[in-house]
Amino acid sequence: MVDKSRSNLEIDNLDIEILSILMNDATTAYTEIAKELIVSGGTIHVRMKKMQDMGIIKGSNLIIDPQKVGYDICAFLGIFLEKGSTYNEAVEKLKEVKEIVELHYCTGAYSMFAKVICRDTSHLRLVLNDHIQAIPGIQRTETIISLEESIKRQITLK
Amino acid sequence: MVDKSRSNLEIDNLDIEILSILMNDATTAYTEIAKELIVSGGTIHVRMKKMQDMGIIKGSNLIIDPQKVGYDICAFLGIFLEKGSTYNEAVEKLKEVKEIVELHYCTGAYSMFAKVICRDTSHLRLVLNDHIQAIPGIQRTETIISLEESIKRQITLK
DNA sequence: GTTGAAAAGTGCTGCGA
DNA sequence: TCGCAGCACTTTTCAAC
Repeated sequence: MVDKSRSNLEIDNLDIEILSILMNDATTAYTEIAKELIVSGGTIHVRMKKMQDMGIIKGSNLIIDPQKVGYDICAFLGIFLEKGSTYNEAVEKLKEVKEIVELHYCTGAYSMFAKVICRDTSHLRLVLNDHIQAIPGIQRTETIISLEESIKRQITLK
Repeated sequence: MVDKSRSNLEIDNLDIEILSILMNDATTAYTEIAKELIVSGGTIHVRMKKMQDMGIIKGSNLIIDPQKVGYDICAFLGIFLEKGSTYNEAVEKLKEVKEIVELHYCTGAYSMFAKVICRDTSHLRLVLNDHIQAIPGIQRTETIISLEESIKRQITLK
């Protein structure tokens, strides 16, 4: 063993196996995972608790089909901030726009980059005009509409 | 009652409440949801089964912190396809690139738009040069690197 | 750190209203 | 269609290895 202290700070192959299973289906029973990986249910429990305490696991969520609940439009917004305007202020205002599901501060042409989910085109127009472009410091936005989501998955750990 | 037949085809406020709770934490016990919404546990079960059968619920997943498992770089790629090259062929090849977690066919300057998660900058360079730009039909790509993910959440249903 | 079993809690299935 | 109660299963804990 090169460094004994690593055991509590880093994750091993068993942890990776557990995460890989649960990342695809968070409802998989611990007993089932235990059977598959040939360890006891208690071990899965201990490992999960460790990873939760470490902050590796941030929670779980139900995946729903947005189109089936009336959200047909997925769009990306390139946001240009005015010179001198503060990023933090704009972020706080953007957090209040519920249609924004992701926001990134980024390199390249755009100051910020957002992913938005809307009911239809008129809902998108409302969000853009009334909610986003009304925020002080936001100069203009560029809209990229997704016509089809071909891939939607998690990272592969192993 | 306006239209009795809707009950099996559409979702009501109770369904929305259930989804809202589980979208934030997929491991919430049915009994706990039942207590909160003041209905029986069996009702939650029936509603969940209905929504699963309808395809509204596509599954669940564990949310992990990519940075804590060694994935430090999140980037967006604008992909330009060559004239006449088929979209479907490129998608099939891109599906094999495990670092791509989202792929959209979209309007605007780019033909396609991808979100990639990599370990570090050299990993990103490898993915770009060896895996993505090597795919026939892909002309060039533009990379936007996320320096900070300020918002990451699900859509609000209610 | 892991195991196996016991205790507590949850999910599922009929029956009744 | 909904709610209640019983059974099976799962989670969680703990002593022992």
